[in-house]
Amino acid sequence: MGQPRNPARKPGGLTRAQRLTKRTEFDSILQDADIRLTRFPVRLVAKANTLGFARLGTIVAKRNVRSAVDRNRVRRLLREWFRAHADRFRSYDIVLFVRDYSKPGDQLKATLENVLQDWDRRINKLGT
RNA sequence: AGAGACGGCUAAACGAUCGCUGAUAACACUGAGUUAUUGGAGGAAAGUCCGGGCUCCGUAGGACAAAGUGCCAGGUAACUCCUGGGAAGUGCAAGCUUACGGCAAGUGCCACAGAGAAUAUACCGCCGUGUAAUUCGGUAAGGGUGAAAAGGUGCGGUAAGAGCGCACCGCGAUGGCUGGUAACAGCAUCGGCAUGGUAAACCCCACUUGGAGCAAGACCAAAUAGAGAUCAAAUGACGUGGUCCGUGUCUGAUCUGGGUAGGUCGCUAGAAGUAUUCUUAGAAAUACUCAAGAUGAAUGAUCGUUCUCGACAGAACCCGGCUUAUCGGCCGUCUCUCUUU
Repeated sequence: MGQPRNPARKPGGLTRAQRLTKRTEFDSILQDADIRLTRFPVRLVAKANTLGFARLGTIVAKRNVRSAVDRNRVRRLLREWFRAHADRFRSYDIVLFVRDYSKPGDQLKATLENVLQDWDRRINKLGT
């Protein structure tokens, strides 16, 4: 398996290449992360990569979100959020945890907005 | 018209833009991608409670243990499921419910109340006898207690009573007759009636069950280092369903090449669905259809319009059931009550 060279060709897309699919990739990101952000119930862990584009992985534990329908809903919201803002994550691998969820998803969306602001602040500090 | 019973169907609709995923075609080409067309959660996908297919381990043979099932007949790949029937209970009825073999093999349990609770019992009462009086004997008809007091009603009988005797009802028994494939039902005969409940208590009887599960398993294959086959030796250790018998492996020699990360297959054309005929379920015949296949895991987001303002809830190898959750809407058949004619 070579490196995907042509990743986010479509501006609003989210292809297989832009998702984390290996257990080892998850482990390496979680073990030595560059950035960690927490805004309950969302937790973001990120590590710089050399691909030139961002990748996303989500972890929604069955323990925290009991219903399978809700778990799917959370995952879709996260992916949609990542897809909308993929350019702002530059060349980082992102892992998102969600520890709690309750209907409707508006609260989660608001939290994600805050996370995005935190992320911008952090990335600008590092970038300089 | 109202109240109810049973069965079936459905699970907001439409449009636009962006996105994900399978298939097909074209373009392109060795990284793959781009474009177009088209498929993309459920009635329970759930719980994982049963049954099967499929796969491997294995050979399944025996004994014990454990678990399950328990009226009869039929259906099915199979079932603890379904259909029909019987019996019992329940409702005015349509209907609904039932773990529905055996407490006369043994053991255990049955609180409280009550005189007495399983070898029955004499507290009050009733009757007899005796005394100044307490007493003694008979009695289960009456009272009281209780979930339950050892058949019920009537007549006879008696000191008072009692299946003590008789009639009817109930119960039990054996064998007989009739109907039914059978469960069972009806009739006849005999027994004065004898043993309360609990087996979803242990248990007894009859029957059934090899284990693990698609992370099964097969193939391709980096690093690193194993594995398999044949022959010989050994009888202790380890494994094989819980245990035992039984049975397999080890150690050496020879030969063969090897398989973890990752990937591919398994993976959806099937005990399939729909319609018609036939039908108790089912089976059969004919015609038509192909209807998700993901894998850190697709089926979504935003906007607009309409309405009755949207419940429970998300496929993970596949089927048949059961159980549980659920906003509503629609259709059919039937029952009861009321009104009108």
